[in-house]
Amino acid sequence: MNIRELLSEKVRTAMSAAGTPSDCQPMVAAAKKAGFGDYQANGAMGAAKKMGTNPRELAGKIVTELQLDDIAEKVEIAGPGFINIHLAPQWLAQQTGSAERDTALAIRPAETPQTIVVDYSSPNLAKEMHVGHLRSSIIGDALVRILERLGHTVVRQNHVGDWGTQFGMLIAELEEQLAQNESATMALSDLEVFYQQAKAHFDADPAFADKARDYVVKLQSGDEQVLKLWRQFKQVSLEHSAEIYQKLNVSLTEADVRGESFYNNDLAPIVAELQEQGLCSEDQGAQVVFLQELADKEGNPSPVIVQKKGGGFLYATTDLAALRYRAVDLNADRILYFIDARQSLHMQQVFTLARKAGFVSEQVSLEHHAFGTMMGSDGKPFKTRSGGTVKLSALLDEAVERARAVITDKNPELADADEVARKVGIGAVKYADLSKTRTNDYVFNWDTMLSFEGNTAPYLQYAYTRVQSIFRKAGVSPESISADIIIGAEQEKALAIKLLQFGEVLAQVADDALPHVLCNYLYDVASLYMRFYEACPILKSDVDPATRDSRLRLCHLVARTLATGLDMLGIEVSEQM
RNA sequence: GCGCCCGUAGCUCAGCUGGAUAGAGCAUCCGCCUUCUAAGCGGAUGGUCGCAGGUUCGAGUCCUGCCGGGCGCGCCA
Repeated sequence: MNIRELLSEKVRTAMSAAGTPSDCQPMVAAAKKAGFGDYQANGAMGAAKKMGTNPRELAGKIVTELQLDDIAEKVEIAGPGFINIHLAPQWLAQQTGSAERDTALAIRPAETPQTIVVDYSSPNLAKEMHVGHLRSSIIGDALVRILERLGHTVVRQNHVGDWGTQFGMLIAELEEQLAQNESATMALSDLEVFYQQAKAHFDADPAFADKARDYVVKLQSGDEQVLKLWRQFKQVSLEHSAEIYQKLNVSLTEADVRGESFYNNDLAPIVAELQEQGLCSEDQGAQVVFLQELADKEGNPSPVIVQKKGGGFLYATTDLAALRYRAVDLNADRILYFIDARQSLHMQQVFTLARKAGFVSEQVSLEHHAFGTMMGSDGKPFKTRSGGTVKLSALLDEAVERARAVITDKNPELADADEVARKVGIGAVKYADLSKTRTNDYVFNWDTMLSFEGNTAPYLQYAYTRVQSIFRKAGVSPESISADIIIGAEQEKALAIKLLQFGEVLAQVADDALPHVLCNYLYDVASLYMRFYEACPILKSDVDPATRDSRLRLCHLVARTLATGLDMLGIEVSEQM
């Protein structure tokens, strides 16, 4: 069900019949304001301009041709030529009724299912995950869930940092600690501490530093002994990540890991191909591509180094290899990157070069969905009081603790308080991030996200429990109700229309990769439900059975919409809180 | 210097392909619980949409310039 598309088709047909040029759009959108109907078509004004006729008269013609049958109860022309459509309650009742019975909530799957590769999270395995990885992980995961729900084949790619010079030092340190009868898991129980130990060791002991450098070379030349240590390190670090993902309810697993090392054997061939195609040339000893496509005003091309003067490769090379793997081997139609906005130029270079070199065909959509920095309340990048990076694990623990405190305060009798606190705390952190426009920097604030008021996860979770509470009280299962839905009160109508927009919202979120649009939608659903809840009694003794059953079915659709929507954001609900 | 992003109510933020009187939440103030969870609902206050031009029936939205903030710009990733 997609009201907007349905009406667009109807209006488009009417416009053709009224003689508008074929390139004129019906411009159908949900009404901006109460009093302007439920949906409005603004295409008449643009069309009239092209035709050189009076917009109001044209709107009148379109309306005469418009055949909405039982969809609308009233269509009126307002202002310079707005066509306001008032949907018919009976039609809404019928539509919500079938949505409520539909296991897919009347969400139509994508017309052409695609293979979509999503690159997200991608932490550096040398260190513990910190708040810098939060946004990529949760925004990427939300999109992955949404795209899958719409019927696309989604391939998750966790491009972890598991290669590079720092690993020589880390492996050398690991070897020494293993020699002292430490197990790898033990030695690496705190990656942050381990990294500092290795660094201190490196700085203080020249012999160790030499060994570290030697290990980098051995690692790159495939020395089995060193590789074994590297694998051990990588394994323990991945287990740390897996723990975080589980805590965060992020759907990445070890099967989704394609780290930098995965592309090692592709790097030299990539550079060779660029050379063969005459795309790169030697400059100050390095292999450099100059992209005229990204030149500045003066015509200076944008340089991309694909191989250092010592022969080593850089992340641009690795990203090119990954891009080719995703386009060719994974056969992607779309490749999405959820990476910090600071990488914008780099991503643009890599995309441009990959196409130019023919690693990725024109049909494949390459999308860098950038996001801003997470800021503290002081407006500066989020740090600990002492100025260090905040470990993700600690942040999530604090979220759960804070949620636990609020729950204990509000509802001391609650069973499963620990479980609820976990869902609320984690949900609050994720939602606070997801609900803001991705591209902007975002201010992290415990009080706002856990205030349980306004556009927050707890408000939505609470709305869900309120619905569930009704069913507990009523003692009926939603599936057993057979009565028709009746749309009478204005609160019922507003709620019904909103519920029917779920599909169109999801389609937009999938196209633009903007999860905050889904958040705003769910908040609207919850708000409209709260109003409905206040205005429309359900289980009160003076409510007749038909009305009661109708409202119960609406409640059920609300609950499923909220639960499904939140699930797509990676946020869990509870039956009580 | 060049490039990208941002500037909307006291605060945090929406505002979709240009559309009607720019919307929420928080905070402040006023109402509403013997009746389905008041973690709620209703109402009020609060705006030169950074500034100045331009495009047009119409600009928060598009174009240009400026001011202010963030980030990036050949051998880290």
